[in-house]
Amino acid sequence: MPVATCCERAARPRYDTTFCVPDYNLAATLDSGQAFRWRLVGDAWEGVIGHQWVRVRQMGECIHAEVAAPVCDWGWLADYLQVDVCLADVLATFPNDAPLRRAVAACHGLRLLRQPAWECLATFLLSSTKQIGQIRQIVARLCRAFGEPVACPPEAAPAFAFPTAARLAGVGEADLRACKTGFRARYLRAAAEAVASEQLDLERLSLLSLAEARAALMQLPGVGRKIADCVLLFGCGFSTAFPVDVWVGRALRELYFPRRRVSPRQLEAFVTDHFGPFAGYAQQYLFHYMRCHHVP
DNA sequence: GCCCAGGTGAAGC
DNA sequence: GCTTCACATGGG
Repeated sequence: MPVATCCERAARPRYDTTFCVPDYNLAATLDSGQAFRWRLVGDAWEGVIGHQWVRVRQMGECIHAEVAAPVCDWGWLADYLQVDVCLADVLATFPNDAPLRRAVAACHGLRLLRQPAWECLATFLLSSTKQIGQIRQIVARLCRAFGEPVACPPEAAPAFAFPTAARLAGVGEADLRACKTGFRARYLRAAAEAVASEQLDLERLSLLSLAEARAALMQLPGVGRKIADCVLLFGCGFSTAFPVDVWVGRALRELYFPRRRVSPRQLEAFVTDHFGPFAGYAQQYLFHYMRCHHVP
C-alpha cells in the first residue's frame, strides 16, 4: 500500500516540513465543514492543532507545513491530516453509482481529517442549526475566551488552543452564551463536565464497537445520532460512521430516491447497506458535492 | 419580516 | 409510531 513520503518526519528540530502525498486537496479538506478552526490567509491555511500553531500550504503534490516552535516529530500533523491514507484504496471500495461518481469527480482529493476527539465533540455540539461560517465564529470566540494562548509568528493573528473540557466545565453558562453559543451552552457544559470527570472517556471510544461508542456519546444531552456520528467519524476513526444532516439527507433523497417518499428508517437501512467499509468518506463527498457543486 | 442553517428533545396527535 | 415545535443567532 503506497504511503506518503516525508522528509525527516523524526529528525533534527525544524520549523517546517513537507509531506508529499498524491490526491490531497488541502482546500477542499480543510474547508469542507469537518473542522472549524482553519483560516485562509493568502494561499495558505492557518490553524491550531492541540497546542501547535500551524500554517499549511498546497504545493502541487506536496503539503508544506510551518510551525512557530521547532519540532522533531511531525507524527501529530501526519495523523491529523491523515496523509498516510491511500485515497485510491478508499475510493476503490465505493459503490459504482452515478451520484457518487459525480461527487468524487467534482471534489477530487477530498479527505477526512483525524481531529482531537474532545474538540470534535464540542464543536459539533455547537453546530446544530448553524451555518458553517457561524460555527467557525463561535468556536473562535470560545478559544479566545477560554483557550490557552499558543506561540505563533509575529505576523500571524494571536492563536489559542481549543479549551480543555476541564476549563469549560468550570465556566458559567452565561459566559458560554456570551460567545454566542445560544441554547447549545447547556449542552456544551454538560459534555465538558462528563469528559472532565471521566464519566465519559473519549479515548476509549475507539476500542468499542460503532454501536456501543455511538450509544455512549448519545447519553450526553444535545448529542443525537448525527452529532455522535460526526465525532465518531472525524474524531475517533470510525470509517463507517455516516452523519446525516440536512445536506446529506437531501443528497440521499434527491440523488438516490428522486420523486419517491422515503422514511428516515429506509434511508438508514440504505446507508448501512450501500456505501461499504469507508461509508464515512462517501458521506463527506456527498456533503461537499451538495454544498459546492450540485444545482437542484 | 421570513426562511434557513452539518439538530435535539419534548410534546402533541 | 410519526409530526410539530422551541431553542439562540445571524445571513441572505
